Amino acid sequence: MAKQIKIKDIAQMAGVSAGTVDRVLHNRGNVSYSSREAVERVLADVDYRYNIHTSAVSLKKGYRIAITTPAAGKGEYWGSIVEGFRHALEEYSDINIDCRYFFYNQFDVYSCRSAFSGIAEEHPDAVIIGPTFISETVALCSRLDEAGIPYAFVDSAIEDTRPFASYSTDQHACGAIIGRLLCSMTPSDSSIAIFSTRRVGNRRANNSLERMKGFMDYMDSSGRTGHVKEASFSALDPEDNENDVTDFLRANPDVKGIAVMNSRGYIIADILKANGIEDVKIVSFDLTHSNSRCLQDGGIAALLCQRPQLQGFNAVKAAINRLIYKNVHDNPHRLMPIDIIFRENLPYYREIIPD
Amino acid sequence: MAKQIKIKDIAQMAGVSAGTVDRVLHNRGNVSYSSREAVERVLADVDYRYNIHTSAVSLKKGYRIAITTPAAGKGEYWGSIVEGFRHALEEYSDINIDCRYFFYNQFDVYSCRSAFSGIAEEHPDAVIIGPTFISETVALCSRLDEAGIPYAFVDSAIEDTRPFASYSTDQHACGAIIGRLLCSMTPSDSSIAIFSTRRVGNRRANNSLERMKGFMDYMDSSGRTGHVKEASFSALDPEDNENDVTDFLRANPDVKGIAVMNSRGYIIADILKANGIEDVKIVSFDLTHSNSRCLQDGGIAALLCQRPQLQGFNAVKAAINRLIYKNVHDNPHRLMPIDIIFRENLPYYREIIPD
DNA sequence: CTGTTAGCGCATTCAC
DNA sequence: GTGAATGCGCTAACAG
Repeated sequence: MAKQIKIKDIAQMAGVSAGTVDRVLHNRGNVSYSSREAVERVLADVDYRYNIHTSAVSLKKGYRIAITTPAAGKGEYWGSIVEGFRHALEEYSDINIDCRYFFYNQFDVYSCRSAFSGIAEEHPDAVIIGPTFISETVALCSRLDEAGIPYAFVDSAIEDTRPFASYSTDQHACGAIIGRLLCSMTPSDSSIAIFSTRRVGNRRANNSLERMKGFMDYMDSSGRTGHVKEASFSALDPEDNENDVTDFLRANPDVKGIAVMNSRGYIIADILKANGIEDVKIVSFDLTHSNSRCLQDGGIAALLCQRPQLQGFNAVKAAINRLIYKNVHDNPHRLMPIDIIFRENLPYYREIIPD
Repeated sequence: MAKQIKIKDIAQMAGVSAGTVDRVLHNRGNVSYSSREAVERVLADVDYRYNIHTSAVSLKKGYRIAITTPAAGKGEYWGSIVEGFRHALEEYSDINIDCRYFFYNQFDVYSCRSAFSGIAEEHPDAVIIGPTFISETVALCSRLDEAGIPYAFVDSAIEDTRPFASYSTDQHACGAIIGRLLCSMTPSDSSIAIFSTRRVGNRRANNSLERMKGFMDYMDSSGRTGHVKEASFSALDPEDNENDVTDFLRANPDVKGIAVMNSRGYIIADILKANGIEDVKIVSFDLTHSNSRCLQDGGIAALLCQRPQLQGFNAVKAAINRLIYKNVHDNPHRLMPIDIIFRENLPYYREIIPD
């Protein structure tokens, strides 16, 4: 175990004072070319890691980070992401970071706009974005770029932006897995239906499209191309759905599997249950409370999850690394594992973040 | 944001000095009953958390922790656990912990004994154990108990011991999932074979038994009880296996699914491949390099994983929490999520620990 | 531009 | 038993 090298050591080696070393380490400016050179030469030789703890201790200034995501309750998808944020902030509560949330209504572009404009006014040190509306997000990001404020994404990364980190999922792979699961759970001469929600939300549609593409590709590759049917339902008017769904299944009795390409699988499951339909397998997304309940009682056969808590946790952690330790990654994009959850492994997916 | 309360504040509130507060916080003794009372009364009111960083900074003494697991290469199961250890030690490298490894040969009880006796001599502050041989482990633990040295388990917890933490998996649930997967992947009138290794290793056998029980329970509950066959192969003599396996399948042509109840699925997959058998689905355990390769090329249909890296990471983290922050959990046992991996989500299970 | 110095909150040590 | 003093490595503010 080599002794940890300290700022003072570097100062001595470079023939300057500790203050100067600190200045070059943090790019604070006010350093002559020759001093900076000298320090950097030493830095290149020894591998110095500064001590997180002493650094945090003496750090006066706190960091301010802004977080914006769709508003959601505890058991919902976005709620889990927020849980991850909170968990990370707790874990790093000794670092003085003050965090402000800007929640918006994911069905209302105006609420999104007003949340986003609030952020710019705050002049935070970093921003974490859970995006829904593409053009609004792109606009926000370009304002942040101008202001030199770094930002990260959770759930999905938006194109034409330059985040310092992003945590998302390969939606194409998700679709393929949904296909694999449903194919294996249904007779090979039966059909599988894709259910998507009718509502707008330009980005979600995007995610959903990728999922559908992955699904179709899988179906093609396994020779069940002709056995796919499409249907849609409304996420907002549960009453309407019931007839839509039952009518559809009556009209298509060969459908034995349903792929719900978003987190609303429980809606379909509840309808099937209410109508005594038991031989149709449902696969859906996200471990929400409602979906969890349906997985328990067999209404849903399997769920795909994208580690929302871990996404939130990692985003905050990345922000801290970025702000305090100036860490910069070459490729900021991280794809989360895709967890497949059946009734049997459900109990063990409660807390994904270590404690 | 309420201002963080400090030791000094508590001291003032309790009418004692900071030194005294520190003494009661750390149970160092040498505190009069009245002082202790006063401090504890204050402590009960305010919720004090001490500052990890300042604490770490002023901590003189380093901690020594000993780790003992079966020796393994990088792509193997135990290798992944060790990766988790290393990762945690790196993450907490600012805390002065010196870690010694005591690897043993999991097939050789003598090597295990000698490793274990080495540990006792070291007088470490904490021990992390990856157990294989039950009675040796129990003996080690009772020696540690006597010496007042806390210990944790990874992979599985051994009965009649009192670890401060353990990270393992519900093997019964694993077995059930294997059952579910194989049932859905094979025709309902076909049979499924359980392959287990012939070698001894008293603990593994235990794990394996639980898995088999879970598997059987699932088969019973889904009405395929009569369609289970058992077979065994050797983990040590690959040559022998080939005939064993092909003979078995020839004798049991109705077998269309194989459950390999340990991480040696790749051995069977390679045999099937070499013999041109393609309609038999294999499900096995652990994301080792070999299994990963077979999952890629379709030789293995699915793998069950138990987050080995996270187990290792969490064990070290728990040890640190225990040593530095004196955290004590009422129930130290944690069951890891059971990940189900197909070819499609394989690429995203490379790094499970956040970075 | 640069060196020096005063804390940061806690653990430890040493007088009392 | 207890309070006060010292130092951990680093940041920030100040004096040159």
